[in-house]
Amino acid sequence: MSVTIYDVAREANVSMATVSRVVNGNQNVKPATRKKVLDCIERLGYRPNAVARGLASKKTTTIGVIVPDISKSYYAELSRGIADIATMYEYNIILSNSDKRPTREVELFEDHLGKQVDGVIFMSDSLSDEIRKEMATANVPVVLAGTLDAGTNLPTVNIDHEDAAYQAVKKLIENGHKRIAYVSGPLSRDINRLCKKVGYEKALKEANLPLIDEYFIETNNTYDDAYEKWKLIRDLDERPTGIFAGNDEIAVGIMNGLRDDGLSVPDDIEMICFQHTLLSRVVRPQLSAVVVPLYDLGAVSMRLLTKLMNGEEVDDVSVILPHRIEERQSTK
Amino acid sequence: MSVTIYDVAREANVSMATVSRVVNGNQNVKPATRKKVLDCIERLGYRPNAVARGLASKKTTTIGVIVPDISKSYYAELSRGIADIATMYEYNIILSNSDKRPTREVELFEDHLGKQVDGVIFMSDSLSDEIRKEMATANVPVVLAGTLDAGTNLPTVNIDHEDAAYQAVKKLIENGHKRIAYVSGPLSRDINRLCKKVGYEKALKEANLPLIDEYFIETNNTYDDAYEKWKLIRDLDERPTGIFAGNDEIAVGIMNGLRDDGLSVPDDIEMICFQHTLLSRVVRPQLSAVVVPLYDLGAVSMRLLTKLMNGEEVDDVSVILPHRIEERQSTK
DNA sequence: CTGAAAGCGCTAACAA
DNA sequence: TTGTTAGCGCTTTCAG
Repeated sequence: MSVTIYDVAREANVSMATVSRVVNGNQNVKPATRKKVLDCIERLGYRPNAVARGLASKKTTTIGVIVPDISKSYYAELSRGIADIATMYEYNIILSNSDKRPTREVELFEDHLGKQVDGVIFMSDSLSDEIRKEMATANVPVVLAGTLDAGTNLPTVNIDHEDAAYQAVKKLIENGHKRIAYVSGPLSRDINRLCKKVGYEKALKEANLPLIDEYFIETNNTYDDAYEKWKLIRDLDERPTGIFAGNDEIAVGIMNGLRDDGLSVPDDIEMICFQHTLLSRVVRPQLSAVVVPLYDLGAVSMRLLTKLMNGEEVDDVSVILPHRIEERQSTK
Repeated sequence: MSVTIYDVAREANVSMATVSRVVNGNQNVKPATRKKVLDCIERLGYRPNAVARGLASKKTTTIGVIVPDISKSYYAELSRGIADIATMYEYNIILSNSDKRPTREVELFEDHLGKQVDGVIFMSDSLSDEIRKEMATANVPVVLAGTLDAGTNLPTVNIDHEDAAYQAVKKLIENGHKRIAYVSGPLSRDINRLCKKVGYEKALKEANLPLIDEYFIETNNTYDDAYEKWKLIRDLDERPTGIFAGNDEIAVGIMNGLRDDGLSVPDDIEMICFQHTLLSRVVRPQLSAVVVPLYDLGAVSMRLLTKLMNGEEVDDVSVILPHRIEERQSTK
């Protein structure tokens, strides 16, 4: 079949142990021997079998990444950050989509463990008790990326979503708005319920503005749903004059609805949102937004995971990345 | 350490072969024995080691996916199609980004082979001789997804880009346009150079319209570049009245440039493009476009790969998926 | 600096 | 229906 370490050993007149040493860069090999072995490797086209290596060494240099849906640019961007750092540390990635279904998440997690991954990066809206238990009993490190750990004390990389939301809404308040709506993603996502919404409310309270139920709109995070939900706002007796949107796809849905009703941004209504995609910059008017460093979220998660996998001491397993607000055309 | 097939065998008072049989659903096991074994597996929390299994069986139920950049929604969507079918057939995916760099592509390909993947799905702009050679000598099947195989005869899944471009341009011609520009992605991408451009030219020729050099604009596929390149069109003595764009991101760049110069779509200029993302539907005016079935491209590629991996007879290894044009607001 | 040998956890003949 | 026994290709002591 294909050439093994044994073939190389025979060809080079050394033991397989020696071949193994040169392949693994072990220094205890006489240069002349090394060269001879290297030549044979080249000549025979030997390529180490990572599966055999994994079995013998109990390390696969592969990590698992469990993501809700890679086709969403939010996760795609984050995954790219993970992948680049993984490459840097010579890890491969097994990538699986969970669609946020708890049973599927558990299945995938166990599946990845079965494949003997050296670590896992996990993303989801919310952690079920089952997946928590899995993670707690797993024999490899797990890092949550852009995923709230409301409960246990798992390694996590995130931004301060509450503060970001607070700052965004505050911006609207500073611009003189008294009636500010929040068009949110699903509250089933911990970050929406426990962070962004709280930040929104905090900003209003601080400015002595009332919390109005009708000004809180939940969407399923899609453009189409947001476009429809705009009508709820439009039909209000006292329409808000500022809108804070959970992300840019929602914001564009709202903005298009609004425009199709003859209103304009920012003249009639000012908007600000979280930026997850290119959309914010590409639509007109361009959206003022909290820029979420998705790539970095992924990259830092992976970096953290490498430390954990190496058994390095990590001072703080919960890292918060900075965010910033970029003002564009949807606010004045 | 963790529990092995051997522990289960001992606990259940059977041989490891029997445990292996029940784990693998082999029917040659007495129901009573099966139950006993299953109980022990449950009780001990046994989880088969896929690495050991892979070494023994020479199958890893893992495939490699090499993609230029997963953060691009084009590839993310395609990958999701691959992933869903992979899940259906119980394969895992090792996903790597090549950034289209030929040396990197070769490295990744070899790396994946080293990990003993059972097959590879490959995406790129163009196939270098080196990667062709790798693929030809690989001992596992390879499928090209959305990637032109200009040369060899590798299994491929694609749409007919030439026809799609032809139809799109024809639409513009039918709407009465005589001066039609094509804003393309990089010509280093085979599909752009060998298919779309050819389709564009064919439509013009057929209508006896001249091929004008200035009406062909190459971009690097980004919004920003397209936005800049608009100026080239704007400054033409005889400005085109119809624009065919290589994808929606390019189209939006052009359209924003155009609008910032006080022109309007479709009144001053009609546009049509290839749709790769949500963008086409979300911008105003919505873009008329060739809808590219990215998800299906991925799904069908994976399905084809499963057949190849199973050694099934495949009548045609080059499959062409249908496309359709969706007319929206950027054409009349 | 090099080699021999014992696994890693499982599959797959082959026997029984 | 079940058990025995070779490996799969490599890493890793342990000797020398």
